[in-house]
Amino acid sequence: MLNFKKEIAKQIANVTNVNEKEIEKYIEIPKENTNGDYAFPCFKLAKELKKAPPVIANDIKEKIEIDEKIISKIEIVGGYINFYINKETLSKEVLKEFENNKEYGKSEIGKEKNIVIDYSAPNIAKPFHIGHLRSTVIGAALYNIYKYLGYNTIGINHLGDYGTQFGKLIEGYKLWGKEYNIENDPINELTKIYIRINDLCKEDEHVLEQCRYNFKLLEEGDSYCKEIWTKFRDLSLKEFQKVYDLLGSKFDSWNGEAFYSDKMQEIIEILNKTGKLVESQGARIIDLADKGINTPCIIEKSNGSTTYATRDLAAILYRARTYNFDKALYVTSYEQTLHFKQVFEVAKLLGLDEKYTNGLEHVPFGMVLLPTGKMSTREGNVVKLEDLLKEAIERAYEIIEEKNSELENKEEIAKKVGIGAVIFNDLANSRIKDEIFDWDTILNFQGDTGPYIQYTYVRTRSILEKATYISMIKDIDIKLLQDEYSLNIIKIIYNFEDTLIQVTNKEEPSILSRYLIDLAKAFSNFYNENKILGEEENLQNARIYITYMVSNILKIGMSLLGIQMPEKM
RNA sequence: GCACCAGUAGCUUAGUUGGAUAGAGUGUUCGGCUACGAACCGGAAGGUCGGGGGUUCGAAUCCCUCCUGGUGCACCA
Repeated sequence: MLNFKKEIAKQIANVTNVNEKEIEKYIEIPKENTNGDYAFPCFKLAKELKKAPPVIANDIKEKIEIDEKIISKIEIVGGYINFYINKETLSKEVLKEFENNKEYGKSEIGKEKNIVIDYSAPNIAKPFHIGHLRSTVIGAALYNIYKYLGYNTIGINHLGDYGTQFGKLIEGYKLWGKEYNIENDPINELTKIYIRINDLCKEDEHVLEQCRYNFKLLEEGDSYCKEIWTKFRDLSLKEFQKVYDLLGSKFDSWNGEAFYSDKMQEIIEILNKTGKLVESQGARIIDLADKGINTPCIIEKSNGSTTYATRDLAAILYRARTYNFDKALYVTSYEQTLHFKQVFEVAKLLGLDEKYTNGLEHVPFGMVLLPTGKMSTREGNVVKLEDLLKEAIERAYEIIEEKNSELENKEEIAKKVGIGAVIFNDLANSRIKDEIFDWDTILNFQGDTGPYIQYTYVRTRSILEKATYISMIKDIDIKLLQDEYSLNIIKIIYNFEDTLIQVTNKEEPSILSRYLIDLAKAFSNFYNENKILGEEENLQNARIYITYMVSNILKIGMSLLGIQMPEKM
């Protein structure tokens, strides 16, 4: 598609002898469209050219030779040059691109690049609660968007299926296993054991030591420990799958921490050879003080067992070899920022190509807090994700009953709307912000929400169904799409691919969420101000086409966020 | 104590690389369904961008400092 910004930059570069790329960086999109579509602030050139900004602006305007088909008007306001793009050209470009490309915005810019995304990663034998939702949906959205841009994307569910917590569970199970009906309600019962053993550990240091020892036995392949571990893991995965089915989550790999149990020896050997692995207080550590990190990274505990960090290092080595990644993203809460700083620093000692160590990136997100504070499995105050999703579906169902009780497949639609609301809510704000959990906020279906976008989509579908046809663009009179509302939509559609690229530049799916809200809002305005069906034929054809484009892009965009669209609601 | 993150309207928040009059949603309030779905649309009120300094032609954005909240800081993950 024609890139207006680049065209303008090229022209300005020609008449100022300033680098085109630099000019392009300065060009901005004015907030008010009364100031044009693109603006170039001349202040930055003032020093270099030793002239007042308005003088520079005038010079550029005089000298510039730009095709009227691209820029229809140039105005000078203060030190700004405001460019008004040719709207007919814009409309033509967008419609043409749309007609040629069924999957609008899809690209190949990521061709032959491999992206590993590590996300979701719930802990075995612990409830899958609302705190795990963010990693799951942010990771999935990034996965989908990278893939749409042509990257080869690998989604990994790095299950928390190893570590001292298992030593604790094994100890608890040994002590009181018979008192609990684990087969029946595995996670809840195991959680009870986990809470109880934790309390005991706090009271009695010897019990904690025994738990750590159990984990060591597990690592060494003790058959009793391994048998219990396998059992707990299988039961947990079955439970998790219920939530993944509701959310529609899929992963390319389920290799959790335990998968790396036989791959850590190599890490320790490599680190040994660097001479940086030193003993301290009985454990073996890498000191990172010279890297500005005051906490050392523990590679091996004093009893000889490994840590989370060792397993992450083994995972880096394995993923570099297996997937040859250009980028490896870790979608976890910001509580783990220090951990990844340490691990990424130690990873530089593994002798890997810089391509890999430079590609490591932590994508942190804010925490989900209850009004009373932090959730804690140990304290037993968590909201389970399955409960939230079920409640969302139920509320959506009630609203459908109230507004549209004749609808077919009400359960299926309630599922799409309810879950769509929950996912969208989590993807709508900057990921770094904390979120205070509130049923009414998450399950609100009005305003800037998932259901608002779904509702807008349903209206487009309804119109298209009634229209029964869509014209070819050669039969559409572009001049009929030059009103404020149509142009607003076309401008937003023009920016779709750019929006997706911004998402990947910042690892920030909320940019797409907000884009879709803008598009839905623009369509609602258009819809409210214009009659679409029953207009004079040419006008109707043109407006149906706008509706058709909006309909498609809303659906594509939402599916990239991992949200399904109902055709009716 | 040290480090990192956050602080924008009553509430939830957007704001590109420093750029023109700081945008939304929600709540409050007023209005709009015999044109295609009112889970919608329009209007009003609501702001010392945490405080103070600085850099700059220009600061919500960059620097310094203070305040508030959160998170992390050796054998949890």
